[in-house]
Amino acid sequence: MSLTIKGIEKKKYILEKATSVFIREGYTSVTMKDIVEECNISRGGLYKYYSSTKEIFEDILSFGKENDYFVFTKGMENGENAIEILSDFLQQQKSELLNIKNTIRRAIYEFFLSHKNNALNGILKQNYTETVSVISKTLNYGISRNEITKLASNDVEKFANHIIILLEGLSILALGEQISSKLIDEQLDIIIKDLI
Amino acid sequence: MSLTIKGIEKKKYILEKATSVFIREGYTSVTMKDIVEECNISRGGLYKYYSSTKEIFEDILSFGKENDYFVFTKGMENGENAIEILSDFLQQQKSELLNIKNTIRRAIYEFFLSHKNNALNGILKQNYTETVSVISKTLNYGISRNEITKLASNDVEKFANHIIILLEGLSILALGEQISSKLIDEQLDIIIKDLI
Amino acid sequence: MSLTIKGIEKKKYILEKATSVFIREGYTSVTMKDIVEECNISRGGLYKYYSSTKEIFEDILSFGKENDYFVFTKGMENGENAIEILSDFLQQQKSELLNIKNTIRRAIYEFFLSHKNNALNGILKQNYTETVSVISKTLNYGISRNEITKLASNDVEKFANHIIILLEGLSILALGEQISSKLIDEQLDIIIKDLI
Amino acid sequence: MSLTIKGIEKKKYILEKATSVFIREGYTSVTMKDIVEECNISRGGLYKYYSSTKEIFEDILSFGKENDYFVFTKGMENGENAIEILSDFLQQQKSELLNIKNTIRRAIYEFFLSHKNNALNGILKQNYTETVSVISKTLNYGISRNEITKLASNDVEKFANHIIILLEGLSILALGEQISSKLIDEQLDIIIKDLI
DNA sequence: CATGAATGAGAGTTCATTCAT
DNA sequence: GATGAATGAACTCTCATTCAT
Repeated sequence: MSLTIKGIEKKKYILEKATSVFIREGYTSVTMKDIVEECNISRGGLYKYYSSTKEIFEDILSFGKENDYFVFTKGMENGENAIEILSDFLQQQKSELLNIKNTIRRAIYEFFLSHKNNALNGILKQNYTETVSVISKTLNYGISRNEITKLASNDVEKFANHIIILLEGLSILALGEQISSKLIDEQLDIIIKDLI
Repeated sequence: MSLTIKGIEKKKYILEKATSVFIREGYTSVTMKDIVEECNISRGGLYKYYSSTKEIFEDILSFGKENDYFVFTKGMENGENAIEILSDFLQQQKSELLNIKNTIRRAIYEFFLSHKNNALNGILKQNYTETVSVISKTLNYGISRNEITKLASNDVEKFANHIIILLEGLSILALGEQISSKLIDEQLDIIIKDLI
Repeated sequence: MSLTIKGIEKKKYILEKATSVFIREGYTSVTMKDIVEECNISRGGLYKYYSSTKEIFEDILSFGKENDYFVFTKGMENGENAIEILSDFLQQQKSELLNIKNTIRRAIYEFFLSHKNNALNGILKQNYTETVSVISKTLNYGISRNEITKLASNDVEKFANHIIILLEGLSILALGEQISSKLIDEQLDIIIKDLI
Repeated sequence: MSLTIKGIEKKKYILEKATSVFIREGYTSVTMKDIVEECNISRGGLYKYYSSTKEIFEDILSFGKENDYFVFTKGMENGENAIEILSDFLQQQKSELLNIKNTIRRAIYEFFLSHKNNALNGILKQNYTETVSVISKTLNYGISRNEITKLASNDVEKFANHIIILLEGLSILALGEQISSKLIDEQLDIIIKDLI
């Protein structure tokens, strides 16, 4: 099925509406009916474009890869201090953690857990790899500028992983409402202190 | 409903069978029918004991609080080296991570994500708090014995949290099959190197 | 849910079919399945319009308030004899009593008895009040025309109640197959003889 | 199955408990489970004696034929005034009507309506016939003593029926909470005034 | 293309009834 | 006899999915 321009716009519209459903309800409990109702279109109308919530969700994920890396690339281009760049990134992550209820994060975890052999794993893995890569670059950038002193070149990738894994853990805590601004700060501090 | 001894054993039996279903299928997709079939009992028979998968799962969780802390308490009682105690604990966690497909872990995350205002949160939070507490004790124990040198007394609890949050993050990775023995080793190493 | 014209007709169709089920089976023993089968539609199809037999029955009742009072109003407009008007009404009631097996009457009683605090009580009470009112009017009409001689103006409403209560009692007897044409005639006679 | 004395007492016990369930819940919605629970016996234990609520209810009805006629027989034996005897009976009926919520009356109507071809019809019909008979006797007694003046001997049975049918109608009203002490008095008055 | 009525599969739940202990 | 666990039939209800208009 190749889509007309109108069709593409309708898809976008559906994804937008569906996103707000997923944010509100998570992934598993959402039905096609829920999305039909949120979109105010007909059942048949929705099925024209998507035939399951899974399909919709995968589309949301693949479109949703907005650039979180801007802070890094821009920072390095502008010759900013590496620690500052990282701190900015971590602050951005902190904001997200504190606001996690209003993001699609919970739905993503649900999706990811409920599909063992999932195609999306691809998307998430790729996302993970890219993040490791850009953090690694920034760490190397910091090392080369002598702003990061406590990290050996050999350990850069391990540490990039470390950062992301910690953030992943913090997300889980945040989703369980077991998190405070203070706790986040403390944990991010430990990261920074391992660098300088 | 107060149960006879036989009733209690039947409940145990149901929980056992249900556990294997949850390990195999996760949480959300499991139906009462699935459990009935695994148990080889009648629909009504199951409903005598449990009236939803949620109830069953909560019972599994509350019974399942096995003592993971033995390694700590035993180690400290025996006057072992703190770093060794922690390493043992982390090795134990590593085994679990590598074997995560055969544990109820995935189901727990699904459960936890799909019940926003859940009673179980209690169980998980308590579990979390206890783990922080026992790790903190061990860290203090190590500091007092000069086996842990790079950690200030003030930072003990933060670091205990750090360890658990990292393990949480590793679990998520493990569930996404994005983890290798090597990656785990590297991450646990970072933890240990922050101590000595 | 606002219905299309087609939807309204379908509702009518369902009510018709359901009515015949209720006439045949009474109220309490009727299931949604019974109605689905009578209608020759799918389960889901029925649930689109009604979600319980109670709802269906209430709709039947509220639609079913046909005008039994025509005999009175028409009679008075035409200046007929009051006793004749009443006799006509009572004959009409007699016919219904003798044919009660083929009416929804039994189901109504069942419904009414099985819902202690029911909304429908409203419908039945209103119906009762209206009937008292129209009979009272007719009695007054008869008194004013000197056709009814043995009833004081003060007692008009009491006697209107009397008539209806007697008819109610006759219905119960009729439902128990304890009634004959003769018995009805005798009882209605007693009513008439109290008037002239 | 012939019962031991113990068995007979157990049956009585079950009937007592079941009666209170039927008073509370009506007939149709009562399950064997309800009765088992009220009796605090085992399911099997109940089935030993009764195999359906219908059976239990029929037994309650046949045992329950207490003598409502005492007021008549005693009155006539004592040579009391016929009108007074009738008034006493009607007052007794009035009390029952006002207290109908705490009687098994509602359940009886439900039972009677839900079993088209019922064996119990026998019981109810017999009850009806007996009541007609005893009221007729009293009316005749009153006529012979010149206490009842407005009733021809020929009409005695018709009028006895009239009384019972009216009371039946009042019961229905009472079950619908559409009845007041005043309304009952007015209706019973009409009866009495037809006699003197 | 869009609509929404219609379908039917399948999950949940309750009880009458049986039967081993 | 008494018990209550176990069974399974029957019902309710919800959606994914289709299809005539």
